[in-house]
Amino acid sequence: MSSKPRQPVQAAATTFRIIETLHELNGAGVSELADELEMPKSTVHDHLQTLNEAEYLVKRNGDYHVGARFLELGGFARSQMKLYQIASPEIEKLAEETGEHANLMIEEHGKGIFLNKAKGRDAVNLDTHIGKRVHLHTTALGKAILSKRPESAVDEVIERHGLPRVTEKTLTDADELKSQLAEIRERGYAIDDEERVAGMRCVAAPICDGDGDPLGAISVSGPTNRFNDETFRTEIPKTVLSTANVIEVNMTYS
Amino acid sequence: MSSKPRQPVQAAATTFRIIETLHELNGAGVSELADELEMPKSTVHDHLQTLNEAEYLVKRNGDYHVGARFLELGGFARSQMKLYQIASPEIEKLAEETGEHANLMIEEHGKGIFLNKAKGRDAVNLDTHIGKRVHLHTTALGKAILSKRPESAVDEVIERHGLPRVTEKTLTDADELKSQLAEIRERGYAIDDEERVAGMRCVAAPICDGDGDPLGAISVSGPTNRFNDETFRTEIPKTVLSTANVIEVNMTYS
DNA sequence: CGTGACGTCCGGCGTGGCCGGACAACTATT
DNA sequence: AATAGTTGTCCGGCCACGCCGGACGTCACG
Repeated sequence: MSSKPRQPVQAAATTFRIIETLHELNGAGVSELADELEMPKSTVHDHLQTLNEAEYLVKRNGDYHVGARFLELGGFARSQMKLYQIASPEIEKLAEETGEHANLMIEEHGKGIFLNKAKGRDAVNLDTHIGKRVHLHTTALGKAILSKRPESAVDEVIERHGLPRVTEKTLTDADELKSQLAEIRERGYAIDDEERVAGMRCVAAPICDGDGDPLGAISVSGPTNRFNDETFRTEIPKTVLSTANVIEVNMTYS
Repeated sequence: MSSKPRQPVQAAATTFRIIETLHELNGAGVSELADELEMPKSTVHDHLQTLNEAEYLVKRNGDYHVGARFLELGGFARSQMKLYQIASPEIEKLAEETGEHANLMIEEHGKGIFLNKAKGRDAVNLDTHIGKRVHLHTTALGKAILSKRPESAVDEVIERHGLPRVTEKTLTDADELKSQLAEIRERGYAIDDEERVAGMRCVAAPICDGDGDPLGAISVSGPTNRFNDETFRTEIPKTVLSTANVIEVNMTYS
């Protein structure tokens, strides 16, 4: 069992629930929100008014919308901003060279978050928008990050989020995951063979700081038919690894 | 006098104060925050714990940091996202053509917010990061937006935020501002002659929807010595206006 | 081993978060 | 027009909970 969820300031939690659903609904009125959240109109209204006063929301022709204030907060911790800035141009190059999607992911609270992505000329459309949160075990990126963390941390993640199946090929066994992580540690890169999205393969490599702790991971992903065994097992990994290396060097010396 | 600030949910306001200072300090511990905010440690801790539990914050080696969750919320209302997506490539082109800075701004709560910027090869470094909030009357971008709003809206903005001086040349008189806005309406573009940053000039044009209401504005800005009268008064305006026109067309027909 | 700073957590006081309900403004339908 | 059903807003009051002082454990110093 997970430890009891200590939330001493429930009002804050409520506020964020409202903001989240407001974001999901892409703007809404008081009643619509109250209905969706199963809360009294007046309570929702109280929160909305406070947020509007604080300029975190915008009221436009009757509906409330999430404001641009969050953009500013989105430019979050500069340490991660640094990874973002250094990695982004490299991701672009990677996408250009391979013609496929290239991604940058970090870990937070045991989940993977897409920090950036670049589309190559042949890239298919995917559901990976910036900020998207996924389970670590379902992606090569996540496995690359996990491979650089101690076993205790891996156990923690499993206990907290489980290993839910999202496609037929998703890893759902803890031991199987751990043995894959050992492999990844050995060869330096991780792969994902239709484990999060059917028909998509992915190759990822971790980015570490000087202590060997993972800062994030980068990847290239594409449709199975273009990622045949040859490119999938040798060519792409080589490119990804070399790019990861460039980023690591730039991170430590600047 | 501005109307009384109705904030029915003070706890939410407190939470956001904490997040903001956390962001400014680029991560901090409980004591440091409590000191900065002049609040009891325990109160700050309560909020931090709640936010951490909700995964809006990250605790990394002792310090709390603003989490990437805000990135997701930063991809806010799709209508503005649309402007962002359509305008961004045009901004890039603008920066490339002119070699200077090109910017995209929207208005919220009577203030201007930089949605995006592009740096040309000769661009000097500026303080305009994405999400940055400025007074509308201090920038060509802001004046371009104001020029498309009714006088009552302009009065509201003035009443709410005043016309504070930020450089020697800042506009601080309401009538002067309004006569400039009339000029802008006539010729279609706005200028800023060291009114926000000494040594910097700027040319901006509004982006409007089908009803003529302003969605935002774009601009090109550069150092005074490169923006001499010739380029400043004719060349740059022409380029900016034509780009603004392209964006407007793409916004209405897609 | 002491000293100070840290993060965490408990317990209680009293304020304010929360909610039911009233009300005005607006639209649509008859 | 008048009515009926929306909507957003705003009171008033009760009792939960936000807030705070203080205690406690931990860690890094010298």
